[in-house]
Amino acid sequence: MPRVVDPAERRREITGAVLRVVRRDGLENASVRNVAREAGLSMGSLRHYFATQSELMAFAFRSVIERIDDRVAGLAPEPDTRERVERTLLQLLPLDDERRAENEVWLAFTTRAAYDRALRPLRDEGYDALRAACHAMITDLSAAGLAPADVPAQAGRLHALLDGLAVHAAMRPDLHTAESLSAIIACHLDGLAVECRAARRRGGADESGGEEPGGGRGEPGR
Amino acid sequence: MPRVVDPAERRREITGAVLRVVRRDGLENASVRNVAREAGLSMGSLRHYFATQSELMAFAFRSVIERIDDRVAGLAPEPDTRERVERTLLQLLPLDDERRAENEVWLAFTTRAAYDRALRPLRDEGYDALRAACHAMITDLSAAGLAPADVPAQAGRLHALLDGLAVHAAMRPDLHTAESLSAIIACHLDGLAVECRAARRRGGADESGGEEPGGGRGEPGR
DNA sequence: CGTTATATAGCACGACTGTGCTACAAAGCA
DNA sequence: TGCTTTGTAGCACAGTCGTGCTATATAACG
Repeated sequence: MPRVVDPAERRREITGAVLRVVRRDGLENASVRNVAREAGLSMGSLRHYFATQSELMAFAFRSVIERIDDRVAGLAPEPDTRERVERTLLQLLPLDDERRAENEVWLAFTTRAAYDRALRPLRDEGYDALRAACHAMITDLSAAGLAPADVPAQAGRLHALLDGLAVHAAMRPDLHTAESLSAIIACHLDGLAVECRAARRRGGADESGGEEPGGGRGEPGR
Repeated sequence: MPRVVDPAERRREITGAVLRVVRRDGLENASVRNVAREAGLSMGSLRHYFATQSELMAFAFRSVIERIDDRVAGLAPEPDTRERVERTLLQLLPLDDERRAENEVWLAFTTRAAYDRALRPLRDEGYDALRAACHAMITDLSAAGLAPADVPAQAGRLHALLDGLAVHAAMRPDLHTAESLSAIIACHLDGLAVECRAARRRGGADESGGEEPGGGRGEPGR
């Protein structure tokens, strides 16, 4: 038939339909039929692009992960460590409608991956990527004297905080505004800086150098 | 027929079957038929106790919430603030198999509540209860000089950390042992205490009294 | 032109779903 | 004793599901 649009473009359209259905009706209602209807395609046509349902779902899940990756990678360079980390973290939080949608879909897929083996590698990939990002951010902060030196533990803490905020934002979008989410992130970063300074003052066994040794701005624990 | 067992007991048995199926096959496979088979009952018999599926699910969800409440309420009294809070938090984390099961089921129900209105009041109830518990714990810590005075923000932070850890434990039970989860909780509590001491030292505007004014034990940020 | 690959459409099958309904056995009560 | 309530069982209906399959129309290529 008419190669009127690029097949990859069609796949992206279909993926968009998947995400809309998942958001509106839940993952369990994202049947091949419902997705085809949402995309304005026949069932047979959809199955031309995705032979099976799990293929369709895996592709949609991957596209969400990639979109998040792209957004973080696309951040403007920022020399100030604290500012760079904070912006990165905010980019990972569901602060606007687009990210809220991604976040809900991520949660749905993540939950299903608990018993759907086909989704598990993807889920683990996303988890590992975020874990690594948290590790890198804590490393940077620690080097700048803005976080304690026990990097793995602090990375785990930050990672859990991040995903917890994401879950809460999905559960109660009314209670979790962009402002309240950002405030908690800022509070956590302030807290890490204070912990680090305190550790250096007393033990002094903290080997962290210091690009801005005295200077997390803002009141600690605001 | 034979009133051989208490009807309430039967309902609890059926609830147990629901939880087993949800854990093993996911919430979307917890059909009336599957639950009946798991419970060793006929479909019609099950429907004698739960007229509709959503009634069954709501009951099962509620039972999970109540079990968590009971466990926290059943904690032995503990005069030391820090110890008491830490024990409470550990009680809320999926550290053993029973709590892991509850946690997975909680996650499944919570996710479904995003588009299933019947589950939403229950989900909100659970959320609010945990939120209130976090608020109370931070209040206690703050009064004891073991947490900063900005209670609402710190409560939100702790709440998110808690749910984030729960999600992570459900996603990657292998990576999140009871030890690693406990360590992160301890790390967070240590951090809060350090933040509080630092705030009092510099600003001094911290009105917190002090049941053990100098004394969070353990190294900060272990 | 004809041939082939691509894209769209839609039907059919078997499986599974929730629930309405009837049938029947046993217990409680008259 | 008989009658009513309660518990158990299972069938039937209408609906949805994923997917195998065929049919057809257009674009690309010979």
